[in-house]
Parts: sequence; C-alpha cells; structure tokens
Amino acid sequence: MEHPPIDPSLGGKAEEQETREKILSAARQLMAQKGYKGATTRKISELAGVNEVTIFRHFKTKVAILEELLKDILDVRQQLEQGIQGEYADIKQLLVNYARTYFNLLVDRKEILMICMIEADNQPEVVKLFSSLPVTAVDVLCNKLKEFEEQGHLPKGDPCTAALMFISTFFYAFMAKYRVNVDLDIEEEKLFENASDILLQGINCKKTTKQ
Amino acid sequence: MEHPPIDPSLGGKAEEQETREKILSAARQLMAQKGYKGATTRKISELAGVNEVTIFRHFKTKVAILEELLKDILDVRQQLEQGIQGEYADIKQLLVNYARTYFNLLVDRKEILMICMIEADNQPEVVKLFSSLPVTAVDVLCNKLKEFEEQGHLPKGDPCTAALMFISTFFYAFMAKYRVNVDLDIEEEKLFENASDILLQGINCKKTTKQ
DNA sequence: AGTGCATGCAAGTATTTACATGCATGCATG
DNA sequence: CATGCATGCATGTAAATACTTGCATGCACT
Repeated sequence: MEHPPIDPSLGGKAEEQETREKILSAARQLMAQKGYKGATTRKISELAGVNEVTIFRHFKTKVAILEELLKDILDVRQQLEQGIQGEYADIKQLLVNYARTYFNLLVDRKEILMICMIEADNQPEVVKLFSSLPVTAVDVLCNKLKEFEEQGHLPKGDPCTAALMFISTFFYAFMAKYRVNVDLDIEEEKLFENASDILLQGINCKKTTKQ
Repeated sequence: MEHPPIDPSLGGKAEEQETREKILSAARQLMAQKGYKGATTRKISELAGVNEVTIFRHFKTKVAILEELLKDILDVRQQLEQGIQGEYADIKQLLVNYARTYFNLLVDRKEILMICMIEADNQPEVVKLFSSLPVTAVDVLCNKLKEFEEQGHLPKGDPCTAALMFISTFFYAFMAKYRVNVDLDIEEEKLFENASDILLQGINCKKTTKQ
C-alpha cells in the first residue's frame, strides 16, 4: 500500500526492500522474545503490518527468514581489533574503550544474539555464530595483553583468564539488562571503568602502577 | 507396567512417584534443550517411556509441568552463605571455594536455568527465578568483601563490581559449557584459582599482598 | 491507455499439538 | 475373589500453524 519515494537510484525496488525489511525487523524482534517457534508467521505479519501471504512472497519458508537474520553476526573481529589498536593514554583507557566497544557490539546485535541463544539446540550452526562474538572478544583482548606482557608493560600472568573475566563481566551485564531486565545498579560507563581498575589492580593491591 | 518394590514406608505410591519423576525429568531435559514449545507432550512421553495420556493423568496441563519444574530454583542464598562462612587459610581460598560452590549450584540446576533463560519472555515470573541465582551470588559475595574491607583485611574499593566480575566469569563459563558447548581451554578448578588471583591482585600488580 | 509488479483479501489444506474418552490389562491389597 | 489403581492403547477433537491458490486493486513506468 505504501509507495516508494521517487528515487531513481533505487529503481523500482524501494517498495520491495521496505516490506522485506519490515518483515525481517518484526521477525527479529519476535524471535528474540518468543523464540523461533513462538514467532508465528501470523504474529510476524501483524507486527510488520503486512499480510501473512506477503511474507511467503518474500521468503520461501519461515526458516529462510531466520537464516537471513543470522547473517548479521559475522565480521566482528575486525571491529574489535580496531577498537584496540589506537593510541591510548594508558592501559586502563584501552580497557575502558574495549569494554565499551564490546558492549556496544552486543547491544547492536541483541536480538540476533538472543535468537541464537534460545535456538541453540534447534539450529546447530547457530551456536557457532553466537559464541563467535564473546570468543573473538576474549581472543583479541588476550592477544593484546600478551603483547603488553612481552613488551614489559605488564607483568607475566594469565592473560587468557584475565580476558575471560573482563569479557564475561560485560556479557553478564548485557544479559542482565536485555534478557532478564535486572537492574545492576551501576551505570555502564562506570562499570567499564571500575572493571578495568579491578582487572588491572585487583582488590587487594596498593595502587603502585606506573603509567 | 513396572511395579513398586515392596516398601511399606512408601505405601502404594512408589509407582506413581516413579512415573511422575520420569515425566518431570524428561520434560526438564527437553524444555532446556528445545524450549517450552519445542518440548511437545508427545516427545516428553517418548523420552519418559510412558504413554502420552499418562502425562495428563499426572498433570492437568502442560504448563503445570513447567510450574512444577520451576520450584527447584529457590533457597539458594542459604547454600551460598554457607559456602562463604567457614574458616579459610586466606581470602584466595575463600574465593576459590565460593567460585566452586556457585558454579556447582549452576550446574546442578542447569536444565531449569536454561528453561528460564529461554522462556524468559513467555513466562514473566520465570525471570525473577532465573536472575535470583547470580544476583544472590553477587550480593552475598559483595557483603563478604565489604566485611573484609571494614575489618581492614582488604583496602577500600568497589566490592560490588568486584563481586559482579567474579560471578560473571563463572556464569559465562557455565553458559559456554552447557548451552553453547564452547571449550574454554581451561579446567574449572584452574579457572577458579586464576580468577581468584586476578580478582585479588589484578594483572598489573606486584605480588606484595599480605593476606 | 496498457502492462507489470507488489500487495491485500478470502479461502483452503495438511500437519501438529494439547488434551479427552472409553476400554482393556495387570498388580496389590483387603 | 473382588475392588481399586496406575497404566497402555486406540481414537477423537478443536485449535494453531506453515504454506498455497485465485482473484482483485492500485501504483509506476512506458
């Protein structure tokens, strides 16, 4: 019923794109909440504001919608590595920045991540997609910490566990906020900062750090 | 078809209890994997090795099964507090012990926790049940750390974030292992210990701690 | 004016699913 | 032996669900 703005660069496809996007968006939202089975094609069509048949004109089957949605998780490593490459005043600033980058990546993909989590056992490939984000985040951070250790900027330790703890913290904060709606009683920026402090100094350590 | 061993203490109810338990166990397993909708009464009956009708002789409706399952999460605080009360050689030992206690509590309830996570948006009360475990774990640990700070065993800091980081680590490890089947490349006991070390000393700190 | 294309609407189909009913079986206990 | 009780089995039902088909509408572009 809606018609495309006259935009020659899009050809005649603007309308099609729009409905397709509306369907995908509605499906993403519903599947994240209710799971694949809970997101019926009827509900999707209602939320998208289109007729149910229209869904099947755009997607051969319901799983095709899911498969389309799942394409959005990939290529995360690059963004994470970018967030860790720049110049920072000190390691703490790097950590705070990395925490923010990672948390925002999670939030940007929250619906798809939820779908993967919920559907983990029904769609096996989904597992890899889901886990790839935190696993990559741990890996990238771990490598950076190792680098610091080799350069003498950090004492030798267990960078993998450290990275795991750091990433876990924001993974949990993310789940608490967007899946379970628990209030953690701490602002995100404050959490990034305090967690970075604790990761660096621990809770039992005098603050005697250089730089 | 099976008949109860002659056990007067159980009266004539042993048989009934047994099938009931078989149904609950099958439902727990399936719902944790496939979600509430994915666990059809037919599949439950097959896994339980009973006839589908038998399910409805024991439970009025399918949700009644779910409700029954959800009763198992409660009363966690007591167990967590017990695990933190005893005498320990040093704070690190206390942390390692607490980590183990918490992780085991998660593992013991893994199916129900997964169900809660998956069904979070469909069964609203479920959310509270699910979140209660990590939230309580953070709370109990946070209180203990505050106590240490007041007694001068730890410098003043941010015990809440510290507790959150610690609990998050094992929450993530738990999810990785039991939901996503990711191998973290570290044994659990080792993880408990290394995480405790890092929480206490950080990664940028000379080991000059009294305990 | 005419053609194509995306969509809406009404109706239908085959399957799945939660749940019901009636009947038969077999053990246990009085 | 008789009664009760838990279960199996066959069958049924009403709703939901993924997906189909046929037809009408209205905009866009030629």
